[in-house]
Amino acid sequence: MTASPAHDAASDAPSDAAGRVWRGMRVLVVERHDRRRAVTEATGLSFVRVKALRRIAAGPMSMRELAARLATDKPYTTLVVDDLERRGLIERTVHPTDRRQRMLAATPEGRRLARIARDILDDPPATLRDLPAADLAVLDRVITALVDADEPAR
Amino acid sequence: MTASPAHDAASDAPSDAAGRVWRGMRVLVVERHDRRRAVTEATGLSFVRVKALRRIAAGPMSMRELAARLATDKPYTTLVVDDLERRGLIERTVHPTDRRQRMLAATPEGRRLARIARDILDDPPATLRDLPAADLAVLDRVITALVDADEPAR
DNA sequence: TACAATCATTATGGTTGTACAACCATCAGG
DNA sequence: CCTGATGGTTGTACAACCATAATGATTGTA
Repeated sequence: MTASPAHDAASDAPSDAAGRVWRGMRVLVVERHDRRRAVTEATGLSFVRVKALRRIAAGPMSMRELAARLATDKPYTTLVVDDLERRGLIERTVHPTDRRQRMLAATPEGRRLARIARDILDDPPATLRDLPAADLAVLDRVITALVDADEPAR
Repeated sequence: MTASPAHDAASDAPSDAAGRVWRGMRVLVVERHDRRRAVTEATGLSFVRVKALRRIAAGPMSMRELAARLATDKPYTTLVVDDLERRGLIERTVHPTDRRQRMLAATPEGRRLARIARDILDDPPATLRDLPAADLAVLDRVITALVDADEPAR
């Protein structure tokens, strides 16, 4: 799996900047600004359903692909998709060339809810927005590079 | 709640660096490097239990305080703590001066598991560790400031 | 055409997370 | 001592999550 974290932080380095940065990012994202509750309230959907909907709204895909992206198994994906379809947020159509596959696509209403979720999740904290322009520029460059660097396993 | 995210990103600014940074951080933390599965497998505990255990291992506290930190209600906290105690990972003792309160403290084995979880969660991705020292230094300074800035509601 | 492989669904069951109401024990103040 | 407030627990109920096994439909291929 990951590198070699088996040793105590104290013995790691005189000053482990990477560790501090990572811990800080995690604290900000998953502790201070966990918006899951807000999103489920705003959309009336459980959070996995929101994740599924956002994936589908980002572009049509098959059940198989959605299951992979949600890191769940097929049967549970079927369950989630059933619910989204029942609510009129997505549509299932058969794949044009392979009739085993179902292509999933968001309806206008589905896209609307996905947008609501996105607005809540992607809204940067005020403290971040208020950063000096120079700092923000560096963050922008470095984080963007990071995201590009460790590609989604594809 | 949060600020005013009601408008479309397009109408927001010619170049919304803060938004890009925040999205990037979220992608890294909750999509590319979500270690929850790894942690539950390594510890044999569900993720809330791990969160509870880590809180307690960080320093003794009452049920009330733990419930607040986990953002759950008292009854569920009791359930979680019961389980951790049954597994010998924590101990309940009565508060020295207020016998209504139970003070929660981690056992050596509990601290061991908490350490395992921490090592997995706090291990920075290789791409971050491999950043140029100058970039890393800036990130370190800015992120640390950010964490200090938007204080935990206390 | 038969056969293995793939995509999805159905059926089923278990665990986990969450909320609410009612309760007991203890404390602090009059 | 009462009495109200606080800290925890019990009991109950339900929704959400996730896995496993079995089935049906379709594909491509030997």
